[in-house]
Amino acid sequence: MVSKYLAIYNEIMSKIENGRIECNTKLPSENDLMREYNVSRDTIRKALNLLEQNGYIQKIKGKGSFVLDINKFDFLVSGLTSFKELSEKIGVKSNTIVKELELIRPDKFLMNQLKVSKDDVIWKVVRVREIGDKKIILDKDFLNKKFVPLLTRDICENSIFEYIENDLGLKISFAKKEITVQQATEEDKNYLDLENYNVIVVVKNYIYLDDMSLFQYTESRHRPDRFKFVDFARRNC
Amino acid sequence: MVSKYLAIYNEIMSKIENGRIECNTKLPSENDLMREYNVSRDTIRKALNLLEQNGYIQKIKGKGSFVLDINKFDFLVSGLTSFKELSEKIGVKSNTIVKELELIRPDKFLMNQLKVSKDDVIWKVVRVREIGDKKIILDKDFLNKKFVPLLTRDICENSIFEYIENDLGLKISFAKKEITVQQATEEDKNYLDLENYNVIVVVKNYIYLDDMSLFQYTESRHRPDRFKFVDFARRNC
DNA sequence: TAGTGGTCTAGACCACGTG
DNA sequence: ACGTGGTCTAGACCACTAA
Repeated sequence: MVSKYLAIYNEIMSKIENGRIECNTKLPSENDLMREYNVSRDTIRKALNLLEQNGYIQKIKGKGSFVLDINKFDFLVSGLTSFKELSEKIGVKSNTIVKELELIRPDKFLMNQLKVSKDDVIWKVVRVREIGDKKIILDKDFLNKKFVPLLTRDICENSIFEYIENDLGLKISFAKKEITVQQATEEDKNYLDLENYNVIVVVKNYIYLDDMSLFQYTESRHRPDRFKFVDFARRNC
Repeated sequence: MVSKYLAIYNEIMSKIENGRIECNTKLPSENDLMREYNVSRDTIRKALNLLEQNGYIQKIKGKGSFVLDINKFDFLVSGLTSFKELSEKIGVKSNTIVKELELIRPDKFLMNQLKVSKDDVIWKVVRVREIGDKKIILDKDFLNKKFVPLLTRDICENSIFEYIENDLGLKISFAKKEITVQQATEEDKNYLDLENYNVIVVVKNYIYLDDMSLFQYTESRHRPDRFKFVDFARRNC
């Protein structure tokens, strides 16, 4: 069961994304929307607040809610979108090659990153992402077997994310992301079409479940010229 | 006048930051907090939602609200924090050198970025940021004179941000940030201590006011080994 | 003055987790 | 059975914008 305010959020959001509500126009007032959807004002406000947080609209006191045009062409790499969701959204031909898929014991680095002990068993997945025939991204995922008992080549070629959320029913709630630039390693050079670049953009992802348990650590290594991170931020309070 | 929920948010937030509320402990329940602060449940919930959005707590249905330890040591470069706020927060000795400060007419690139016409007048500010005696960051700011009539060397050495918010009373509401990696230019090499790096991390910032007008475009060019971007993201809905 | 969004309240019912 | 957070309602007052 989807809540009312989420349903309203999704409806307005897709109208904005499809252009059925034009940019820089004014949304109906909260009172109008109340009547339109037959809900209370609070429910409308929850939906509008979500739209505002995610950069779709800007509310101005005394005036109304206005549609922004920021999300239009820039795909936001921010948030928790997966590679599959992303490449589908921007409609670019892409391909995933699974290089490694195995169960390992964590070394010191991993014990620290994943906060596990040496007796835990960890899935290690190494994948190369091809975008337009070039090997651009090297993804290294580490998942605690406690949460994900089984992983197959098929799942990894499709989307680990989808498998976890849909099939396993685990709820991902938040992530911490860290972006740095490092010297390219031999592994990077072997697996990717790095051309003459000797540095690589490293995106570290720490992914947490609903119950606050850290269950996945991911390192995404991007060829620098093909990397772009877009973020939408609101000034706090 | 600060709203009640913001006051409560700030109080709990600073308790968490100071460690007066320990990590991984449970906050009082919403009902307890209602009584503690003598407000309605909705007001408490607004405060807690803000804390959750900003990564301070995680709410779990049926259990309670738990304090996260993510913000502890990582300074978040995400959001809209300015260089001055940031360097004060992490307590590193830093210095700003103003290289250029002048009024210009926009060229094609700027007209596009700032969405202004060729008759507008634009402040151009170029600053070098020293961190621990090394020139690490090159900041190029472009501000529409329509919004900021006067800029001085003093203001630029201190914080343009503070001046705009405190002295001019303009309200910054949101920003779009874009991170890419580019070849270092001659200007980068001249102004910065780049050592042997020939690439540079470029952070483009589009800053908007309360009324949705784009009033500042900023390019922050970082030496790659000293760049780190940390982001906290919640899975949408 | 009328309309807008921002805040706050009091009360209701639900779904989830624990004992 | 109980306490927790999640949703929804109806009504109130305020501050801001516009005509």
